[in-house]
Parts: sequence; C-alpha cells; structure tokens
Amino acid sequence: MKLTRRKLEIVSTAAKLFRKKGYNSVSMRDLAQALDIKAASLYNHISSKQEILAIIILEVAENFTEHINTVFPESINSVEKLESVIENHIQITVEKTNALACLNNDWMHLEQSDLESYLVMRNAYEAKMRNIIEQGIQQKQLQDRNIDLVLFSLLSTLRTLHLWYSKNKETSPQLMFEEMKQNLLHGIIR
Amino acid sequence: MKLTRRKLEIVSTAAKLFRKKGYNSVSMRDLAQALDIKAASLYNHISSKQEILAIIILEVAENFTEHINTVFPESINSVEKLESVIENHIQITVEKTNALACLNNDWMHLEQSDLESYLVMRNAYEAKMRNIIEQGIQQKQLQDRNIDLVLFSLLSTLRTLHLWYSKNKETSPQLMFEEMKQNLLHGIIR
DNA sequence: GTCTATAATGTGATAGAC
DNA sequence: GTCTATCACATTATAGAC
Repeated sequence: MKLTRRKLEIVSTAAKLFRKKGYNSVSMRDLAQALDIKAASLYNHISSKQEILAIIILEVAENFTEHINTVFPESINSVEKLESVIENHIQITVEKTNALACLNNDWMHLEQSDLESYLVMRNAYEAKMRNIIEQGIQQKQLQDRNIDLVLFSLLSTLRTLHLWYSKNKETSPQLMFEEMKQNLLHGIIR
Repeated sequence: MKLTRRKLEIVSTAAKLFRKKGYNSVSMRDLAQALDIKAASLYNHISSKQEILAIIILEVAENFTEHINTVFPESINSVEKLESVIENHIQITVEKTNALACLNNDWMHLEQSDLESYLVMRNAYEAKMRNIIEQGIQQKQLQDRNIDLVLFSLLSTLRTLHLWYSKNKETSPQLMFEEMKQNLLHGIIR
C-alpha cells in the first residue's frame, strides 16, 4: 500500500479526529475542513472513509504483530519477554498515539476482510502473550494465577495507556517504562 | 427521574446495542426494531436519543460516586480501601455490564449539562482514588511510585474489566475479586 | 401506546468543469 | 488536485390518525 504525501496527510489528520470523536462521529466534511479542502476533493486521494480507517488500524496492528514475533524465541526468559512487550506498547503509545486510540475504539467499525485481518492479528497476539505467561508460570517465574485474568490485567492497561499519555505528554518513555514495569509486574503493595 | 416499565425496557435495550456498536452507530430505527416497534413510537416514552444515553451513563456514574463516598472515612487503612474499590468495580461489571461499557465508550457523546455532570463525578472519583493512594504511600503500605501512573494502572484495568467478563460470564465475582486483588495489588511476579 | 407520513437535516460518494 | 453541484439515502424527531 503506497501512501503519497497527501494521502498520508489525510490519514493522519483523520486519525487525530477519529481519536477525539470516534469514527462514526467524524464526517468526510469534518475531515475535509480540517485539511482546508472540500469533501469531494478527498476522493481524489482515497477511495472511501472505510479505507482510511483500515489504513490507520492495520498499520498499528502490524507493528504489534511484528514485535511479538521478534520476542518469541524460547531463549529469552518469560519475564524479559514481558518487559519487552511493555516497552513496545509504550513506544507505540508515544509514537502513534492517535492511531492506537483508533485501533482501540473503532476496530469494530472495520468491514469484511479488513475486520477479519485485524481479528486474526489480535487473536494471534493474545495467543502469544498467553504462551509467555504460561511459560512463566511453568518456570516458576510468575505466580500461579488465572492465566486469562493475568493476560487481561496486563493488556487492559497497556492498550489504554494512550489515554494517560494524552494528558501527560511531557513524560519520558523511560520513566513510563520503569514505572509500568513495576506496577504491572511487581504490583503496588510494599 | 421516574422510569416506567416501558422506558426502562427501552433504556436497557439501548444499553445492549450501544455497547455492541457504539452510540452513534445505533439508529433509533435499530433500537425500535430490537423492541419490535416503530421508531416514532419510542418518542412516546423518551424525549430524545440523548436522553437515553444520559440515563444509562449517569446512573452508573452515580453508583461509583456513592460507593467511593462510603469508602472515604479515614478509619480504614488504604489497602482495605483499594480492596473495597476493586470489589465495587467487579460488582458493577457483573451487574451492569452494558451500562458500564456505554459509560466507558460513549461518555464523550453526552451533551451540555449531562456531560458536565459526568465529568464532575469522574474527576471527583479520580481525586478520591488519588487520595487513597497518597495515604497508602505516606503510611508505607504502598510502594513510593508515580501516583498518577499507579492510579491509571488500577483504573484502566477495573474500568475495562467488562470486556473480559463479556467473554467469561460463568466466572464468579468471588474468583474475579481474589484474582484481581492479587494481580493489581501484588503483581504477577513470583 | 403504536402507527403512517413526513419534515428537516446530514451522510458518503460521484460527475464534470477548471 | 480542487472545485461546485448533486444524487441517493439515512438520520432524529414531530404531527396527527387510530
């Protein structure tokens, strides 16, 4: 999927608006206005509103997929794997805040093959995270808990960290990484 | 706000649909169809689509507000306060799954005084949670960390627990409470 | 309390001039 | 590459019959 400069401009402006109001509350007229052109002109660069949403979401989804695959080798221990996953979530939160928010809020508005692609990637990602946690429990590095709830505890915070970051943009990724590693892995009790 | 039987039926059906597709993707025709009547008939019971959203969201928001106020007395120690908050989130997750999902996903589609009321309640809630965490750190019951990120770690998971519960409805609230208490307060590392 | 009919507006998208 | 004009349809909501 080749993105011309103008198309990229449209997609990234759309991501900003979708994040603030949601996909279905942003009209093509709203988007055009934000770019200082008329709605009809958008269609010289993109084929539909759906295409914009798919470009935004699938690119971030692919980022997550690529990273979890680099983390998968059996050599690293499971806690180091989790730390690497946390680090990656923070990096994407910081670098692609708008697109990540779209993925979280509007994935269900994808259609047909794009929706399918997204769900395949999400399921594969969660399955791999689940494997890491199982391995950690077997190797006695992690507490023996309900695996699905451990998985959810981690992902629910990591996926929505963009909400916190939007209001705390001056925070360094390093600080976020150190603090979240502690909170998520070691808990908050002294 | 007195709710007749029929109005309650409309509101709770709306909550179910809003949760699945989002407020702006559910038309009055969709809602009417789910109730097996025509869209115009809805207006004999409710004054607008907005009113439905406000009823759904503000009721849950008031539930949270009421609970945090019962928890506030200085007598209880901060870890017990946090446990009580976790328990309350789980109860609302289980008993008002649809409405909670609406609150999380569609609060920004509230308008005027309803939006204002919601934000006031949310800000007050977060401020009280923040106080609990500060107290815990001062009393050396909690680790000395970035307070805002501790707060976010807790709330991000508790607020979205309905996503997990939707797919695991057979789980008992007791089990959820025990596991989440461990994950959130003590972490996952052995 | 529900219906049919309809008003008033907003929507995604296209045609064709420049 | 952007514009004006427009299509075809969906939207929330109201009026008035039954």
